[in-house]
Amino acid sequence: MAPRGRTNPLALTVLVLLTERRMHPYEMSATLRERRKEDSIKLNYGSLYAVVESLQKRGLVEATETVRDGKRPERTVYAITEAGSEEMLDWLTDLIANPVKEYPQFEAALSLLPTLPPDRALELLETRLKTLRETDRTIEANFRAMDGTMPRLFLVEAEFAHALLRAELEFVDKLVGELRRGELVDLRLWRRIHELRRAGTMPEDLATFVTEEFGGEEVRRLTGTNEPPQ
Amino acid sequence: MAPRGRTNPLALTVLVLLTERRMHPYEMSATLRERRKEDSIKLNYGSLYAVVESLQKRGLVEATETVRDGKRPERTVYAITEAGSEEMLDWLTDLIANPVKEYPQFEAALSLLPTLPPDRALELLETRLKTLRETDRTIEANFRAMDGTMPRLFLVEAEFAHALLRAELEFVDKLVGELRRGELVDLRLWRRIHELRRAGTMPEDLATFVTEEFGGEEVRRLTGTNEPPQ
DNA sequence: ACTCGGCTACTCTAAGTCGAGTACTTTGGT
DNA sequence: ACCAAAGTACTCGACTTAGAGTAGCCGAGT
Repeated sequence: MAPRGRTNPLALTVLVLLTERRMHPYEMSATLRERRKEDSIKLNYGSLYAVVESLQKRGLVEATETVRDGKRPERTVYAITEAGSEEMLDWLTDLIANPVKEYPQFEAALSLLPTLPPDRALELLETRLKTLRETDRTIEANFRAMDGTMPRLFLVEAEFAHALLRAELEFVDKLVGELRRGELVDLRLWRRIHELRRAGTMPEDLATFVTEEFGGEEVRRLTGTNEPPQ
Repeated sequence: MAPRGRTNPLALTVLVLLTERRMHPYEMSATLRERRKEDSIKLNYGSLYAVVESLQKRGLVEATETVRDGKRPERTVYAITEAGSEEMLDWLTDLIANPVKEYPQFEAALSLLPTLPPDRALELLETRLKTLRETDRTIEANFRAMDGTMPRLFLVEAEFAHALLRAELEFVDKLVGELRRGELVDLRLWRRIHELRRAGTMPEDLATFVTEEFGGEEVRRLTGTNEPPQ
């Protein structure tokens, strides 16, 4: 379904901006800054110019004029094409209607969490929790300050980001609580693995110990203590 | 703080894997598949080999031997270095302790939502909601099926992903509800903009109309109906 | 009158990323 | 004994991206 080249949402943003009026790239970036969209759409100059060029190659935008002002660099003004309008609608439709799997860094980090000793992990999660709470307060203050001055229609994305933040905050809070009270079912397993590792146990032997003490094929397969294949 | 080259979490994953035992790249990918980590860590071959090479250049891993088995391609076995172990701990620590701002595609899409007419937007959001509900059911079924067979310690990242999904689901559900019942404060504004646009009003004139009817500097600045600078 | 920082408007390069392609091998069925 | 399908272990090239660099311009202070 998705044509190749629907990687960077910045390209979609460019198409949307050009739907309003013709612009040169730097003007696009200024407009996005002005509208506070840099919080929800990642923008940097390198990408912007590359993305516009690639849209041009694909015939979705076209250069209409280049203006030179004194000895400043040229500004190339772009306009959207018919094909560009179609692609814009199609892409935006797809992004709204169909969830895509993404890979937040923290999710990756959590999947590597057993690598750290449990006490260290708890410490770090507590630090994160503190930062998350601060950010939450800041965001809520911002919302209150904005209230009334800007139609909610243009704040939907910020409300979404806030909802995700709250979810993360509550998740980490719960996890920290469980760890602190020793409720996480496998705290014993976790501690044991690190004790053995600190004592210099080799991976293969670790596998044996852990399997004996806790049983279960799954534990062996998932602690990275399985023998190398072959 | 963060050394350049802490972009792809796959590199961190490689370091973690090599902490357990030496491996060749393909074996890393097989191990990650076996442990179901491909759901939380984006993996593809091209990146994997590139990432290992870059770690080698930075002195964080080293090639220990290359084995040839019949006429198959060579396998180069890598081991982690002292510097690699340090970098691994430091990086993982940083990822857990410090939240980083990320840019989900849906957040970008939401910030462009006013581009679509409100009825169309509602339709698309309803489609998304349906898909999200299905995914939610599937995930919950998976958790029930897994229950007991795998220590919760190794499912934390999946629980996190699930928490984020629920948050998105509830957000979209609420948004859909508000739109359906016409409660979103600015529905009138939203409809008016698209009415005028359909009628062929030019951006500059649109600005005038909208400002007259709804007032407020903010509306003008944010609907993309401001005059081009200069 | 001068200069200093900040804005405008890009440009360049090194690095990273993706996904298809390749070329062998093993396994399982008939 | 033979074939197809799945698995192993990479390789390649085209495309993206990040972020620093640059060069002129403009206004505010000293």
